Amino acid sequence: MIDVKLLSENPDTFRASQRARGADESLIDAILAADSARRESIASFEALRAQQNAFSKRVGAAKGEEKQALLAEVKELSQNVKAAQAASDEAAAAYSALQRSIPNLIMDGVPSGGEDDFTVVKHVGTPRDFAAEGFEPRDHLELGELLGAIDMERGAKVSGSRFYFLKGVGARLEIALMNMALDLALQKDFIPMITPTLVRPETMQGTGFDVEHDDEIYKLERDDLYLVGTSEVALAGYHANEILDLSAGPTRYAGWSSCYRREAGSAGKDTRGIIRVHQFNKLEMFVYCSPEESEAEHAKLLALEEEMLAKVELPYRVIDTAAGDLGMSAARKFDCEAWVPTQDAYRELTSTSNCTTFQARRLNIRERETGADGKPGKTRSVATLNGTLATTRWIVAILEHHQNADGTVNVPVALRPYLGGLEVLPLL
RNA sequence: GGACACGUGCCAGAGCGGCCGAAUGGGCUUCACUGCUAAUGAAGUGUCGGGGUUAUACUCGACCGGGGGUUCAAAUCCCCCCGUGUCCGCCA
Repeated sequence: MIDVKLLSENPDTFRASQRARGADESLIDAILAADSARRESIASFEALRAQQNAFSKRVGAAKGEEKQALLAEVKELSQNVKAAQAASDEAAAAYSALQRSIPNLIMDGVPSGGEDDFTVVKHVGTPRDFAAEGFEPRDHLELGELLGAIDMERGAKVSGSRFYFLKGVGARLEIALMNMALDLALQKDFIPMITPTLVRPETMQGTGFDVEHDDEIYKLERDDLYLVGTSEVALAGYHANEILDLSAGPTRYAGWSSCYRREAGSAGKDTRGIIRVHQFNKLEMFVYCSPEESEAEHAKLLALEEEMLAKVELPYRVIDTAAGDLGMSAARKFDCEAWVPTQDAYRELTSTSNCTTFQARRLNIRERETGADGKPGKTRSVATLNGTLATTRWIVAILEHHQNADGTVNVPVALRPYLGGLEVLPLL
């Protein structure tokens, strides 16, 4: 959630942010009003409570008739306190609901608008010219079947549409990819984690997902648990309600988990192959750091993603996502999109978000400031960031981009050690 | 799935319905003492929110796993939930 103190000091900045996102600007004035209503009701409740506390002390000390008299007097006061408390609770709830409904303040430079209004930061590498090479590229599913790597039909038989089996070199390729990503993360001092994939509603909500309305999320009704769409959720919840010591620098995790998405709104889109599926694996980076460090960390996460893309030798572009496409928690988001030959399009392989203090506020994750005297000072919210290091979807781009005319696929050099030295994925 | 027990501050651990934001011990910080370390002595040591201040100070309220309830008054009594432990059952 957003920092209302900051908002009350710079309401216009927040209005502009809302506008850029295509979100409701009137929420800004609504929350300012709710805040002052809340303060007022708290003040009157606490004044009454203080009176009651003073009375209670006297009741405890008194005896006999005096006590009876005091009791009679304080009884009415007690009713007033209850009413004032109820009013104050209500005002606080209204305020909190508003606070939770306002998305993160976007950063300077984030383009305004929706999904298509991103700006391209750069292009790296060149898409292969298959026409010049003299053959028509096969799509990843056709290749996957030729290699015995992907089995969609049986996926559907066992689990339904958008489920699949990775088999043989397909399974090995995914494990290789994940391991290569993990090694890169380890090299950069990320702490490896294998995370829960079922989480409680609080964890889901804390991370910025709306469990009530988001129909991307799988819910286990019977157990009141949710399947995560990314290990970001578990990694954000990991330090909930804690005060971290970040004095030695950011804490960085690399979470490996399966991810689950309902893809409810995407009927008919990407129905072929494993581009858009209900379940996939992902190696996710997650960072806790001080707010001042967040932009530099964001750049580092992006650089690591690019390092991975370089390792698998894919041409890609980096985009700065537009405000309306950021999601609730992010203040800025960069996606790396790889060239997918048979789609003649760039498709998202990684996504890294700077959530500044937004998630941390919801999850109550703080750090201890160092005072001017060098002693421990006050607490404040930390910043959180996340970014993709590898996912199942990478297989799509790797197969298609590195394919040969006969349907075999060259293994990127950096990936070979993870496939036992295999240089070419052979036909089945 | 069933039964019982437990959940208190950085840790351990006491706590009678009012005198409990909470004993005691340890840790940590500061000071004193000591040639250094150790030992010893003294003081301090939570979070959130309201008011107040340029900022402190100060002041008020809340917090003893979470949420409700009883009561003038709840760490203390009652209910629900969550977690932990032990035993039984069941399953991999």
